[in-house]
Amino acid sequence: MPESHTSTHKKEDEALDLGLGQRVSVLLPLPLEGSYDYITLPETMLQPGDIVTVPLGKREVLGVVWEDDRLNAGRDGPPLPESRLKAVIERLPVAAITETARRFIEWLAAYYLAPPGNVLRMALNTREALELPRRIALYEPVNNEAKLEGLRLTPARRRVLEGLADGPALPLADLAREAGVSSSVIKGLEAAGVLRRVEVEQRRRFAEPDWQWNCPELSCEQADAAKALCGELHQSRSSVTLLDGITGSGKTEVYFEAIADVLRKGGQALVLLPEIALSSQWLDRFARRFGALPAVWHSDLGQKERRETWRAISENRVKIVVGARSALFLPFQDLSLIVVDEEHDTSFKQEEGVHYHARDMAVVLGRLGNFPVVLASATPSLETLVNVERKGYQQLKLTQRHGVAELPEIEVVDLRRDQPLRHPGVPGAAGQSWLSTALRGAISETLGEGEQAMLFLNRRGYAPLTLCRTCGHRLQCPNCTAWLVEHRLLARLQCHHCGYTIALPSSCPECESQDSLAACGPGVERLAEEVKRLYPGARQGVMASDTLSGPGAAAELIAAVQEREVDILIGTQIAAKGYHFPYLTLVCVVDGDLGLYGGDLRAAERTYQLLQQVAGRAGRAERSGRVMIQTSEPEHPVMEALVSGDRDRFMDAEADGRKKAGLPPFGRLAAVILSGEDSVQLDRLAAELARRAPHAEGLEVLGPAPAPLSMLRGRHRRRFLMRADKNLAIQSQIRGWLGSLKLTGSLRVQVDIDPYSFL
DNA sequence: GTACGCAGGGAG
DNA sequence: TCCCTGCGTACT
Repeated sequence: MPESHTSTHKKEDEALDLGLGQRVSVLLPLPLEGSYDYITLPETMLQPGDIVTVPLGKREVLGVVWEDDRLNAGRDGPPLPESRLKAVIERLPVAAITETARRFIEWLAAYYLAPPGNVLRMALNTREALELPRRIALYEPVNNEAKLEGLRLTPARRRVLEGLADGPALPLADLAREAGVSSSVIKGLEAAGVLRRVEVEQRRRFAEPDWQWNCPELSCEQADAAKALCGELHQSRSSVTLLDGITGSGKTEVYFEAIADVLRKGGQALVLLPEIALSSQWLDRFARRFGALPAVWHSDLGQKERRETWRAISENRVKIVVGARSALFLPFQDLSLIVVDEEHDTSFKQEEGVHYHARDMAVVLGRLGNFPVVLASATPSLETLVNVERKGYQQLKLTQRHGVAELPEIEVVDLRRDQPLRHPGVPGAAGQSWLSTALRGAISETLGEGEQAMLFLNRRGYAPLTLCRTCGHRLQCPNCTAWLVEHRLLARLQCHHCGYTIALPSSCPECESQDSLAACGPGVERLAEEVKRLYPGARQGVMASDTLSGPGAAAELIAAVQEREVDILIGTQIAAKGYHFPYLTLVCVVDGDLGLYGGDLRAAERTYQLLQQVAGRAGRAERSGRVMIQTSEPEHPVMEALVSGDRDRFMDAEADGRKKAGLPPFGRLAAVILSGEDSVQLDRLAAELARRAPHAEGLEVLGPAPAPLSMLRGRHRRRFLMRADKNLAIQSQIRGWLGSLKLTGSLRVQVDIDPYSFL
């Protein structure tokens, strides 16, 4: 046994004799590879999961007590002797991080090659929630007949006592306002011994959803699916169920029954939604079913709401949470179900900081916590469909639309034959058109019937490119490899990657010719302009993330469409998501080819999902819908699948293509992105890494290549793309490759396991 | 993440 | 010579 080891033991004994407490591992929310060791305070017993504050250098930081030796695989030396350890400052008065959550953090960190501390930071980023809840003073009556009898009961005093008669205790200001008296009247009553001041913890009461509130009438198909989901819950073991139902088939009502079951049994459930800020319709449905709103969690929640929600969840006072991907890291005590709605949505992939896919991590969390996970979608991802076969996901199909509504008919408009005609008598760019004769006809018809039409174009702003007709100069972002997008409403040019913006110039910045800049291509704003020209009497609404100033504005526009105050809705993909517009009978996809190309392995799948989703907006309630897609390639498999409605055949063909290429989900991908301010240094690093790239059977390393966005936010970028066979541990290859790398200056290396973005 | 020490450069 | 800024490192 090495000498150092024996002496460590001796010290430990001494420490115990002196009552100094024991060594504990603490994981800190910092980008460190392992945990740090501390000494507990005398007579303090700490358990793994306890949230503590500890000294770090001159600072005091948060940390979580961890099991020994679970995180120290990367540590180089032996553990420090007790004499060099600092003492834990205090244990915070909150529930401990559960064992499931601890294993989840480790799992996620190992899979995505992130320091465990960075993952922990996502779970602890609500510092204020960890302190003792604030206390507030309330006033309540004292039951003391003697004191009451001796009291001179003025009208003001009487009003105060009546105000408190059978209600709850109230804060000073509220009580004074309610009784219409000044605060000194209340103080006087307190001095007289008739009122008492009590201090209580300020806790927001969260409404309690009631599983029996409004039980829906389910179709046979829905009832069967709901029963199957509840069956999974009763097993209390992990499972994954794909709830695969066409648009309008009532998937939400089905998984609501699983939530009802969780409520009945007293557990907690989480629903993950993409674009949570815009889901007011979802919340309405939830409230109608359960008589109360769930707790909501997303990144732009206010301080106070964050604190109260986090704390209520950790105390198991909140049962149902609906949230964006970050809700996976909330301190659930008794999580027994996760539903991932719109599971195919790529916004579940976090692309900043720790990269992770919330749908995949929901499945992992379910496995670690032994509870079922439900993935719901009308257009499931290929990953999930393949997992039905390969990993035994249960598949529940809903094939009938709820009520009487028929599925809309989807047709394709061949832009090679029906090119949009210029507006007669309008010269130059203003006369350009984006709507074919077929579309114009259908829109007129729909408006004539008094119904609504939606024009879908997945492009914000007025025009995606501005160029000079004199010298050919294209207006580009100085920080990114990207065109500046014109936003005519704001009279500005804007970069959609870094937020750079300038006023729309009147002359070309290159050759200085006046009035020579021309807008190229359409965005929703430009489309709105054409709609105004073609249908001057129609009321239009534009729905894009930047035309809506916030969730409130979105809800307002949605309400206006529902109330038939809008005839033509022009929208980007946020208009495609799950909204229910009963009078919308025509959906026009202005550019069906947008998104089909550009080196993304999921381009076809994604376009199919998006267009199918948009199509689902047409014709609900009693009206049948019509969907028209403008495309230059009607024979493309995506278009054929949309027209024929044969999703399975399309996905099978997609699967075939990916299988042949060894791409996900049949192989693994990882992107390694190098970035830096100095392109020479960056290329040197790229060359160095290329030389040291790992070689293995079933592994390919492509690159380095300039990233498609070869400059982003002022930083140059180079990419490697690794492809590996399914059974190869790509993580350990990357660790071996980049593990010993020392970076200097502004150089950064970012690893993206299972990338969804290839920019 | 953040506090601190060290190196380099400009003003006094 | 002093001080400010910027980067690199250590933090148990």
